[in-house]
Amino acid sequence: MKRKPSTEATAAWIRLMRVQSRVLDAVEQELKKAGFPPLAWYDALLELSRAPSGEMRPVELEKQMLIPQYSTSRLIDRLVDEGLAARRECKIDKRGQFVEITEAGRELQKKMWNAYSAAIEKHVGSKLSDADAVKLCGLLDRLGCSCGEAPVLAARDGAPAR
Amino acid sequence: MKRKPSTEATAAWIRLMRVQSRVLDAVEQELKKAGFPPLAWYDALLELSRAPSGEMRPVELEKQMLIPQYSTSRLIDRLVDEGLAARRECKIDKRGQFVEITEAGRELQKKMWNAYSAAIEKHVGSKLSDADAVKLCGLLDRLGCSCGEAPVLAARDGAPAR
DNA sequence: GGCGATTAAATGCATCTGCATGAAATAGTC
DNA sequence: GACTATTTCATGCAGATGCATTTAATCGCC
Repeated sequence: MKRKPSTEATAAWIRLMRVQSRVLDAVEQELKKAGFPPLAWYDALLELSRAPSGEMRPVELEKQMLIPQYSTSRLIDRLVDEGLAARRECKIDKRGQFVEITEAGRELQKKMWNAYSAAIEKHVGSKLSDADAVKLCGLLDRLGCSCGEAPVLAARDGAPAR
Repeated sequence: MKRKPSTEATAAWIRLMRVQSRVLDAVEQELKKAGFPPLAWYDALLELSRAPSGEMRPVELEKQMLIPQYSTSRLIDRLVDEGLAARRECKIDKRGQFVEITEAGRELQKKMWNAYSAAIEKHVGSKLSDADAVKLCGLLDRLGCSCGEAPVLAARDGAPAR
Protein backbone atom coordinates (compact mmCIF):
# COMPACT_ATOMS: atom_id res chain seq x y z
CA MET A 1 0.00 0.00 0.00
CA LYS A 2 2.86 2.35 0.65
CA ARG A 3 4.49 2.55 -2.71
CA LYS A 4 7.63 4.60 -2.96
CA PRO A 5 7.84 7.43 -5.43
CA SER A 6 10.24 7.18 -8.32
CA THR A 7 13.36 9.27 -8.18
CA GLU A 8 11.85 11.41 -10.92
CA ALA A 9 8.76 12.12 -8.89
CA THR A 10 10.84 12.87 -5.84
CA ALA A 11 13.00 15.24 -7.81
CA ALA A 12 9.91 17.00 -9.11
CA TRP A 13 8.60 17.34 -5.58
CA ILE A 14 11.84 18.89 -4.39
CA ARG A 15 11.95 21.31 -7.31
CA LEU A 16 8.39 22.30 -6.78
CA MET A 17 9.05 23.13 -3.13
CA ARG A 18 12.34 24.85 -3.64
CA VAL A 19 11.62 26.84 -6.74
CA GLN A 20 8.29 28.07 -5.51
CA SER A 21 9.84 29.13 -2.27
CA ARG A 22 12.65 31.02 -3.98
CA VAL A 23 10.45 32.71 -6.53
CA LEU A 24 7.84 33.69 -3.98
CA ASP A 25 10.48 35.06 -1.66
CA ALA A 26 11.99 37.07 -4.46
CA VAL A 27 8.68 38.55 -5.49
CA GLU A 28 7.60 39.28 -1.94
CA GLN A 29 10.89 40.96 -1.24
CA GLU A 30 10.51 43.25 -4.20
CA LEU A 31 7.08 44.28 -3.12
CA LYS A 32 8.30 44.88 0.39
CA LYS A 33 11.23 46.95 -0.80
CA ALA A 34 8.83 49.05 -2.82
CA GLY A 35 7.00 49.72 0.43
CA PHE A 36 3.97 47.58 -0.28
CA PRO A 37 2.09 45.26 2.05
CA PRO A 38 2.23 41.47 1.70
CA LEU A 39 0.86 39.63 -1.30
CA ALA A 40 -2.09 38.33 0.65
CA TRP A 41 -3.39 41.89 0.88
CA TYR A 42 -3.11 42.23 -2.84
CA ASP A 43 -5.00 39.02 -3.42
CA ALA A 44 -7.81 40.14 -1.18
CA LEU A 45 -8.01 43.57 -2.77
CA LEU A 46 -8.04 42.00 -6.20
CA GLU A 47 -10.87 39.66 -5.32
CA LEU A 48 -12.85 42.49 -3.82
CA SER A 49 -12.24 44.80 -6.76
CA ARG A 50 -13.47 42.11 -9.11
CA ALA A 51 -16.66 41.52 -7.21
CA PRO A 52 -19.74 42.98 -8.89
CA SER A 53 -20.21 45.94 -6.61
CA GLY A 54 -16.83 45.86 -4.98
CA GLU A 55 -18.06 43.88 -2.04
CA MET A 56 -18.31 40.29 -1.00
CA ARG A 57 -18.88 38.08 2.00
CA PRO A 58 -15.90 37.02 4.04
CA VAL A 59 -16.89 33.44 3.33
CA GLU A 60 -16.60 34.09 -0.38
CA LEU A 61 -13.21 35.65 0.04
CA GLU A 62 -12.15 32.70 2.10
CA LYS A 63 -13.13 30.28 -0.64
CA GLN A 64 -11.47 32.30 -3.37
CA MET A 65 -8.24 32.73 -1.51
CA LEU A 66 -8.20 29.24 -0.06
CA ILE A 67 -7.11 30.36 3.34
CA PRO A 68 -8.56 29.43 6.73
CA GLN A 69 -11.54 31.27 8.12
CA TYR A 70 -9.75 32.97 10.99
CA SER A 71 -7.08 34.08 8.60
CA THR A 72 -9.64 35.83 6.44
CA SER A 73 -11.17 37.43 9.46
CA ARG A 74 -7.89 38.93 10.52
CA LEU A 75 -6.85 39.95 7.06
CA ILE A 76 -10.07 41.91 6.77
CA ASP A 77 -9.33 43.51 10.13
CA ARG A 78 -6.06 44.81 8.77
CA LEU A 79 -7.51 46.03 5.51
CA VAL A 80 -10.19 47.87 7.42
CA ASP A 81 -7.64 49.35 9.83
CA GLU A 82 -5.75 50.73 6.86
CA GLY A 83 -8.84 52.14 5.26
CA LEU A 84 -8.56 49.81 2.27
CA ALA A 85 -11.87 48.11 2.92
CA ALA A 86 -14.95 48.59 5.04
CA ARG A 87 -17.33 46.23 6.74
CA ARG A 88 -20.94 46.56 5.75
CA GLU A 89 -23.91 45.09 7.43
CA CYS A 90 -25.57 42.21 5.65
CA LYS A 91 -29.29 42.68 5.85
CA ILE A 92 -30.31 39.35 4.49
CA ASP A 93 -28.17 37.38 6.89
CA LYS A 94 -27.41 39.10 10.09
CA ARG A 95 -24.76 36.76 11.26
CA GLY A 96 -22.75 37.65 8.18
CA GLN A 97 -21.50 40.87 6.67
CA PHE A 98 -20.15 42.35 3.49
CA VAL A 99 -16.68 43.66 2.95
CA GLU A 100 -16.41 46.49 0.52
CA ILE A 101 -13.25 47.75 -1.06
CA THR A 102 -12.65 51.48 -0.72
CA GLU A 103 -11.29 53.89 -3.28
CA ALA A 104 -7.95 53.78 -1.49
CA GLY A 105 -8.12 50.01 -1.72
CA ARG A 106 -8.65 50.10 -5.45
CA GLU A 107 -5.79 52.50 -5.90
CA LEU A 108 -3.42 50.41 -3.87
CA GLN A 109 -4.38 47.31 -5.82
CA LYS A 110 -3.53 49.04 -9.07
CA LYS A 111 -0.26 50.44 -7.80
CA MET A 112 0.74 47.08 -6.44
CA TRP A 113 -0.03 45.43 -9.72
CA ASN A 114 2.64 47.55 -11.37
CA ALA A 115 5.32 46.32 -9.03
CA TYR A 116 3.86 42.85 -8.82
CA SER A 117 3.60 42.31 -12.53
CA ALA A 118 7.11 43.59 -13.02
CA ALA A 119 8.31 41.07 -10.47
CA ILE A 120 6.45 38.24 -12.16
CA GLU A 121 7.97 39.19 -15.45
CA LYS A 122 11.40 39.37 -13.92
CA HIS A 123 11.26 36.09 -12.05
CA VAL A 124 9.05 34.01 -14.29
CA GLY A 125 8.23 35.59 -17.62
CA SER A 126 11.77 36.43 -18.58
CA LYS A 127 12.94 32.92 -17.85
CA LEU A 128 10.39 31.00 -19.82
CA SER A 129 8.99 31.24 -23.32
CA ASP A 130 5.24 31.49 -23.55
CA ALA A 131 5.14 27.99 -24.94
CA ASP A 132 7.09 26.68 -22.00
CA ALA A 133 4.94 28.59 -19.59
CA VAL A 134 1.95 26.81 -21.07
CA LYS A 135 3.68 23.47 -20.70
CA LEU A 136 4.49 24.26 -17.10
CA CYS A 137 0.86 25.17 -16.44
CA GLY A 138 -0.26 21.92 -17.92
CA LEU A 139 2.04 19.84 -15.78
CA LEU A 140 1.24 21.75 -12.62
CA ASP A 141 -2.46 21.51 -13.24
CA ARG A 142 -2.19 17.79 -13.18
CA LEU A 143 -0.96 18.00 -9.62
CA GLY A 144 -3.74 20.36 -8.69
CA CYS A 145 -5.67 18.59 -6.01
CA SER A 146 -8.75 19.02 -8.05
CA CYS A 147 -8.58 22.65 -7.03
CA GLY A 148 -10.57 23.06 -10.21
CA GLU A 149 -9.66 26.65 -10.78
CA ALA A 150 -11.40 28.59 -13.42
CA PRO A 151 -9.28 28.51 -16.56
CA VAL A 152 -6.69 31.16 -17.07
CA LEU A 153 -9.07 33.90 -16.09
CA ALA A 154 -6.28 35.44 -14.14
CA ALA A 155 -4.17 37.75 -16.21
CA ARG A 156 -5.38 41.07 -17.43
CA ASP A 157 -4.94 43.38 -14.52
CA GLY A 158 -4.10 41.17 -11.65
CA ALA A 159 -2.98 37.78 -10.60
CA PRO A 160 -4.09 36.08 -7.43
CA ALA A 161 -1.39 33.98 -5.87
CA ARG A 162 -1.34 31.53 -3.05
CA MET B 1 11.79 49.02 -17.83
CA LYS B 2 8.66 47.65 -16.29
CA ARG B 3 7.56 45.17 -18.87
CA LYS B 4 4.39 43.30 -18.15
CA PRO B 5 4.39 39.53 -18.08
CA SER B 6 2.48 37.64 -20.74
CA THR B 7 -0.76 35.98 -19.72
CA GLU B 8 1.02 32.66 -20.08
CA ALA B 9 3.73 33.68 -17.64
CA THR B 10 1.16 35.03 -15.23
CA ALA B 11 -0.82 31.81 -15.44
CA ALA B 12 2.34 29.83 -14.74
CA TRP B 13 3.07 32.00 -11.71
CA ILE B 14 -0.38 31.44 -10.33
CA ARG B 15 -0.20 27.70 -10.86
CA LEU B 16 3.18 27.53 -9.26
CA MET B 17 1.93 29.30 -6.14
CA ARG B 18 -1.34 27.49 -5.88
CA VAL B 19 -0.27 23.99 -6.70
CA GLN B 20 2.76 24.09 -4.47
CA SER B 21 0.67 25.37 -1.62
CA ARG B 22 -1.94 22.67 -2.05
CA VAL B 23 0.51 19.85 -2.44
CA LEU B 24 2.64 20.96 0.46
CA ASP B 25 -0.40 21.34 2.67
CA ALA B 26 -1.59 17.90 1.73
CA VAL B 27 1.73 16.30 2.48
CA GLU B 28 2.23 18.17 5.74
CA GLN B 29 -1.24 17.21 6.85
CA GLU B 30 -0.56 13.56 6.25
CA LEU B 31 2.61 13.70 8.26
CA LYS B 32 0.83 15.51 11.03
CA LYS B 33 -2.01 13.02 11.08
CA ALA B 34 0.51 10.25 11.37
CA GLY B 35 1.79 12.02 14.47
CA PHE B 36 5.02 13.32 13.01
CA PRO B 37 6.68 16.71 13.46
CA PRO B 38 6.82 19.27 10.65
CA LEU B 39 8.75 18.72 7.46
CA ALA B 40 11.47 21.14 8.50
CA TRP B 41 12.46 18.73 11.21
CA TYR B 42 12.75 15.98 8.69
CA ASP B 43 14.91 18.09 6.43
CA ALA B 44 17.25 18.91 9.25
CA LEU B 45 17.48 15.31 10.40
CA LEU B 46 18.15 14.20 6.87
CA GLU B 47 20.96 16.69 6.42
CA LEU B 48 22.48 15.68 9.71
CA SER B 49 22.19 11.99 9.00
CA ARG B 50 23.96 12.48 5.72
CA ALA B 51 26.84 14.37 7.23
CA PRO B 52 30.05 12.33 7.46
CA SER B 53 29.97 11.67 11.19
CA GLY B 54 26.37 12.62 11.77
CA GLU B 55 27.26 16.12 12.80
CA MET B 56 27.57 19.51 11.22
CA ARG B 57 27.82 23.18 12.03
CA PRO B 58 24.60 25.16 12.32
CA VAL B 59 25.96 27.41 9.60
CA GLU B 60 26.20 24.45 7.27
CA LEU B 61 22.71 23.37 8.05
CA GLU B 62 21.52 26.86 7.41
CA LYS B 63 23.10 26.91 3.98
CA GLN B 64 21.76 23.51 3.07
CA MET B 65 18.25 24.23 4.16
CA LEU B 66 18.20 27.79 2.88
CA ILE B 67 16.50 29.15 5.94
CA PRO B 68 17.47 32.17 8.03
CA GLN B 69 20.05 31.89 10.76
CA TYR B 70 17.70 32.43 13.67
CA SER B 71 15.40 29.87 12.24
CA THR B 72 18.14 27.27 12.23
CA SER B 73 19.07 28.15 15.75
CA ARG B 74 15.57 27.60 17.03
CA LEU B 75 15.03 24.47 14.99
CA ILE B 76 18.11 22.99 16.60
CA ASP B 77 16.76 23.99 19.99
CA ARG B 78 13.66 21.96 19.35
CA LEU B 79 15.51 18.96 18.02
CA VAL B 80 17.73 19.00 21.08
CA ASP B 81 14.75 19.37 23.39
CA GLU B 82 13.25 16.27 21.85
CA GLY B 83 16.46 14.32 22.09
CA LEU B 84 16.82 14.04 18.34
CA ALA B 85 20.07 15.91 18.21
CA ALA B 86 22.75 17.13 20.60
CA ARG B 87 24.98 20.17 20.66
CA ARG B 88 28.68 19.46 20.73
CA GLU B 89 31.42 21.86 21.50
CA CYS B 90 33.55 22.88 18.56
CA LYS B 91 37.14 22.86 19.66
CA ILE B 92 38.63 24.53 16.64
CA ASP B 93 36.25 27.49 16.73
CA LYS B 94 34.84 28.24 20.10
CA ARG B 95 32.20 30.61 18.93
CA GLY B 96 30.67 27.80 16.93
CA GLN B 97 29.46 24.32 17.74
CA PHE B 98 28.54 21.04 16.17
CA VAL B 99 25.13 19.52 16.06
CA GLU B 100 25.04 15.78 16.12
CA ILE B 101 22.10 13.61 15.29
CA THR B 102 21.20 11.05 17.93
CA GLU B 103 20.11 7.48 17.44
CA ALA B 104 16.54 8.57 18.12
CA GLY B 105 16.99 11.23 15.47
CA ARG B 106 18.10 8.72 12.89
CA GLU B 107 15.21 6.48 13.70
CA LEU B 108 12.68 9.25 13.42
CA GLN B 109 14.12 10.30 10.09
CA LYS B 110 13.68 6.81 8.74
CA LYS B 111 10.19 6.43 10.08
CA MET B 112 9.21 9.78 8.69
CA TRP B 113 10.57 8.84 5.31
CA ASN B 114 8.06 6.04 5.11
CA ALA B 115 5.14 8.36 5.58
CA TYR B 116 6.75 11.17 3.66
CA SER B 117 7.61 9.10 0.62
CA ALA B 118 4.14 7.62 0.58
CA ALA B 119 2.72 11.13 0.58
CA ILE B 120 4.99 12.21 -2.26
CA GLU B 121 3.91 9.23 -4.26
CA LYS B 122 0.29 9.91 -3.54
CA HIS B 123 0.34 13.60 -4.34
CA VAL B 124 2.98 13.78 -7.04
CA GLY B 125 4.20 10.44 -8.28
CA SER B 126 0.81 8.97 -8.96
CA LYS B 127 -0.25 12.01 -10.95
CA LEU B 128 2.68 12.25 -13.29
CA SER B 129 4.57 9.82 -15.48
CA ASP B 130 8.28 9.72 -14.89
CA ALA B 131 8.81 11.40 -18.21
CA ASP B 132 6.51 14.23 -17.25
CA ALA B 133 8.16 14.54 -13.89
CA VAL B 134 11.44 15.04 -15.70
CA LYS B 135 9.87 17.69 -17.90
CA LEU B 136 8.48 19.44 -14.88
CA CYS B 137 11.88 19.41 -13.24
CA GLY B 138 13.42 20.91 -16.32
CA LEU B 139 10.96 23.75 -16.49
CA LEU B 140 11.15 24.48 -12.79
CA ASP B 141 14.92 24.45 -12.83
CA ARG B 142 14.85 27.25 -15.30
CA LEU B 143 13.10 29.39 -12.75
CA GLY B 144 15.56 28.39 -10.09
CA CYS B 145 17.10 31.60 -8.94
CA SER B 146 20.49 30.16 -9.66
CA CYS B 147 19.91 28.09 -6.57
CA GLY B 148 22.30 25.77 -8.33
CA GLU B 149 21.32 22.71 -6.47
CA ALA B 150 23.33 19.59 -6.84
CA PRO B 151 21.65 17.42 -9.50
CA VAL B 152 19.09 14.92 -8.45
CA LEU B 153 21.15 13.69 -5.55
CA ALA B 154 18.00 13.69 -3.53
CA ALA B 155 16.12 10.48 -3.84
CA ARG B 156 17.30 7.23 -2.36
CA ASP B 157 16.30 7.44 1.23
CA GLY B 158 15.17 10.97 1.73
CA ALA B 159 14.11 14.12 0.04
CA PRO B 160 14.85 17.56 1.37
CA ALA B 161 12.11 20.02 0.72
CA ARG B 162 11.78 23.72 1.16
C1' DG C 1 -43.50 27.77 16.47
C1' DG C 2 -39.92 25.26 18.91
C1' DC C 3 -35.35 23.21 19.02
C1' DG C 4 -31.20 20.93 17.82
C1' DA C 5 -27.90 21.15 13.96
C1' DT C 6 -25.37 24.04 11.02
C1' DT C 7 -23.13 28.24 9.35
C1' DA C 8 -20.76 32.98 9.81
C1' DA C 9 -17.51 35.36 12.04
C1' DA C 10 -14.48 36.67 16.03
C1' DT C 11 -11.12 35.76 19.54
C1' DG C 12 -8.00 33.73 23.52
C1' DC C 13 -4.05 31.32 23.75
C1' DA C 14 0.07 29.00 22.61
C1' DT C 15 3.36 28.77 19.18
C1' DC C 16 6.03 30.40 15.39
C1' DT C 17 8.30 33.93 12.52
C1' DG C 18 10.89 38.05 11.20
C1' DC C 19 13.80 41.56 12.53
C1' DA C 20 17.08 43.71 15.05
C1' DT C 21 20.40 43.34 18.32
C1' DG C 22 23.72 41.27 21.56
C1' DA C 23 27.55 38.41 23.12
C1' DA C 24 31.51 35.79 22.20
C1' DA C 25 35.18 34.35 19.36
C1' DT C 26 38.14 34.72 15.30
C1' DA C 27 40.38 37.10 11.37
C1' DG C 28 42.69 40.78 9.37
C1' DT C 29 45.71 44.76 9.62
C1' DC C 30 49.09 47.72 11.05
C1' DG D 1 49.99 42.66 20.35
C1' DA D 2 46.19 46.08 19.95
C1' DC D 3 42.16 47.29 17.46
C1' DT D 4 38.60 46.96 14.24
C1' DA D 5 35.83 44.15 11.30
C1' DT D 6 33.68 39.86 10.63
C1' DT D 7 31.69 35.55 11.72
C1' DT D 8 28.83 32.43 14.70
C1' DC D 9 25.11 31.78 17.33
C1' DA D 10 21.37 33.25 20.68
C1' DT D 11 17.45 36.02 22.05
C1' DG D 12 13.85 39.90 23.17
C1' DC D 13 10.13 41.65 21.12
C1' DA D 14 6.39 42.55 18.02
C1' DG D 15 3.52 40.66 14.84
C1' DA D 16 1.51 36.52 12.48
C1' DT D 17 -0.51 31.80 12.52
C1' DG D 18 -2.88 27.55 13.95
C1' DC D 19 -6.20 25.62 16.80
C1' DA D 20 -10.08 25.38 19.53
C1' DT D 21 -13.85 27.69 21.28
C1' DT D 22 -17.51 31.24 21.58
C1' DT D 23 -21.29 34.05 20.02
C1' DA D 24 -24.94 34.92 17.17
C1' DA D 25 -28.05 33.94 13.48
C1' DT D 26 -30.18 30.82 10.16
C1' DC D 27 -31.81 26.29 8.69
C1' DG D 28 -34.23 21.88 8.80
C1' DC D 29 -37.64 19.25 10.64
C1' DC D 30 -41.30 17.77 13.34
